[in-house]
Amino acid sequence: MLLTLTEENYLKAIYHLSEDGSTVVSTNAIADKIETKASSVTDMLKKLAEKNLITHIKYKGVTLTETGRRTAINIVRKHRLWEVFLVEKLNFSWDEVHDVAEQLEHIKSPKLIKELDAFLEFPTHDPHGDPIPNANGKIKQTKKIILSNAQNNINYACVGVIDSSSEFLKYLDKHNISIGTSLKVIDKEKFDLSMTIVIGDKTMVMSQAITSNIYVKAHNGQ
Amino acid sequence: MLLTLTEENYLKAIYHLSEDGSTVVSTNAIADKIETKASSVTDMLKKLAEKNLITHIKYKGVTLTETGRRTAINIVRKHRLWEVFLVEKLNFSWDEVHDVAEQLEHIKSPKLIKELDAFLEFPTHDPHGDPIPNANGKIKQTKKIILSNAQNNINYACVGVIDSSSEFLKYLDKHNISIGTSLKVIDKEKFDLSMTIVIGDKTMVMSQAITSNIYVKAHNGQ
DNA sequence: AATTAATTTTAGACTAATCTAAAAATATAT
DNA sequence: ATATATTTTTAGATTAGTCTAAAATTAATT
Repeated sequence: MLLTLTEENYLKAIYHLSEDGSTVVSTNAIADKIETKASSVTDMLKKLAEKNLITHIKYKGVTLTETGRRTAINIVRKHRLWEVFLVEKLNFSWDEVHDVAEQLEHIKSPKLIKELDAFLEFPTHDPHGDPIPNANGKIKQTKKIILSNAQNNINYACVGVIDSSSEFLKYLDKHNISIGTSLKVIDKEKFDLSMTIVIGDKTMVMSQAITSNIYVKAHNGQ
Repeated sequence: MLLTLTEENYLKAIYHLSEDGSTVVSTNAIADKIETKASSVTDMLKKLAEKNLITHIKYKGVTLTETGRRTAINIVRKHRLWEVFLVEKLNFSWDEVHDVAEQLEHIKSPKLIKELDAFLEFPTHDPHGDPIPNANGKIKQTKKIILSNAQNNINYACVGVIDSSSEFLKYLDKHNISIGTSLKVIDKEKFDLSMTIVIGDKTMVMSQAITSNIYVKAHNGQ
């Protein structure tokens, strides 16, 4: 089925708001995400329900159908593959990629994505540490945890922070830690709960004050 | 100035119909190219003239303004860079690239194109042998000539054929010659006008019956 | 439970891009 | 040079997506 750019953006928004694709999403939540008015959303929901991409119960909310979810995941897949391309091949930094990937995700060509995936050597995660759905729409969902609860010897990607004070962000910047940074815990000190962490080719020790303010996600790839 | 996808396509069509950007283009010619109706074209011409991208004299035709020409050339630049990317990095064949490049050319990100250009090592020609305008809109216009009139020791790209019988196309296919193929004449026999030609790492002799049916364009790059 | 507040939907209008059919201008042919 | 044909423009309608304002429904509060 051929969808317009706008329809694709609605599906993606609904998907992200429910993540698993089954939770009920409200009209206002979509309006906020898309940055449009609730009345516009209602109109579009009619169209998407008509095409069997969503189930819409008046005044109650929306869920994706199986087709809708598949379609949304495919857009997410394309978005994340393009992000990898931009960062790994075209020297974009992780905070510059989003707007461009937002455009590129709507390009229609199955061959393009198949070949891009191969060209990038089948990446499993995007530069922000989010998993890339495979060609069949399967997605390894790993939920974010706090670094202080992380296990030893597993690869994690930094996906966010709790404390967003400029002092803390400066600390992260100083040690070259940003969204997407890969890290591995190799030891946790029982006495003060400080952790020994490997980032790239560097090893450092972080106090519990630090590790309890960083969100990470497990990831296998790279 | 931010243009819609449709406006960009009209500018590109007008550019291609005039090539140098100065020849007057008719409403019907544009309608044919865009595959739309003449009345739709007239409407759009008003919009583009309003924005100072074209000069439109009623019932007389259209030319690009300097701004319009610059804009059109930038789209052509993006189109051709993407074509190189698709062929060189993603294993597309020259006849598969057009539809995808047609979509990719509208992605808006100056950094993307700057970095893509560098990633591809500043190509000068696309896979069809057409020149890629540089970042300032300068374009090396080389007009196509018949291979039999080509000079020795200059790089050419095959850009078309005169005889399009299936026998002739089979001959080209057999010898791996297609649109975009690079070749160089190293000798021309005075007696029968046959030419010795280098294609990739192979050297072959072509009779005048062949060389007088192939269009080529000089190109420096690659 | 009744009133108030918030959310969602409907109704009607707007813009961009397109179309058909008819009118206006230009080009061609006798 | 006048009639005919072709090209181009105008007028009015249509679709996708959006908006504001008002009505309908659901949720929250006293």
